[in-house]
Amino acid sequence: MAPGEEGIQRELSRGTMELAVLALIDARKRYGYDLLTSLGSASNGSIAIKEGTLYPALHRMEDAGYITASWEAEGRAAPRKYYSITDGGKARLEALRTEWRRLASGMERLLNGGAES
Amino acid sequence: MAPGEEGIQRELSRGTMELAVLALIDARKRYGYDLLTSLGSASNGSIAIKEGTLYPALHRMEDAGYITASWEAEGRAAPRKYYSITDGGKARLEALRTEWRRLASGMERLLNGGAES
DNA sequence: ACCTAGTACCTTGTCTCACAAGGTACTAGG
DNA sequence: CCTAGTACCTTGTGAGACAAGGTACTAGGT
Repeated sequence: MAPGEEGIQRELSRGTMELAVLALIDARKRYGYDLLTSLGSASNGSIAIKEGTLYPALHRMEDAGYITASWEAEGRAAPRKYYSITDGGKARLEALRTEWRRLASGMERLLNGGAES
Repeated sequence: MAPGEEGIQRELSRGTMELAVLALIDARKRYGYDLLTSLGSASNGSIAIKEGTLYPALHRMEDAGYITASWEAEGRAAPRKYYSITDGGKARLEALRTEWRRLASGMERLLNGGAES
């Protein structure tokens, strides 16, 4: 990446992580590593989260009561920590989704020169 | 605001500020206080920036060479500090705009259950 | 038997930044 | 004269994104 522009992806996707994660977990329970790879592909590569960002974020959301965790073992592999959405998480998801759509339409309006007032 | 939800607006609009500001300054030169009020109305209230956030951000963008400042006095009022976009700023704006559209379409896909893969 | 790559979880330290809260100075209106 | 509005700014605090590291297991290659 060209110097001085490394931050584009980073800055823009800030704040969208919680919404994206909740949306994915809402569809079905997920484990951390799954989210890590799913986020990239499901969002067309536009949301790329690093491990050191995701795991603490999941713990924060768990503390906030938006998701719950449970260890589950399949076969002989090491158990995975699955996260499921709670009722509080569903409410949070709805609020974030609404706020996102408002922001997206607002930004689009602004980018199309809606600044004349 | 309900406790535990104060952060919605704050987190989502993170990273969108630079794009919004550049887009507004691209249309015509602006001064800080103008941006402060214009951002809210031009974006349907979805992008609300505080003074303590905007002024340092403008200085950062100036240091990065995206905008230039000049004091201009009209009448007897105190002079205003007008910001204009530079060539570097136009390039940055284009990059951010493209990245934003990619993020927006990626998020929309994800919110519409595009997570099945 | 060894080594590497992949899966899967985690933490610590650093640095950036959004905001609250304060400050300055001028103008206009009551 | 006092308040509200315009217009610029700073410092301090706290949150959080990421780099870099760690642990532990499995599977495949040589």
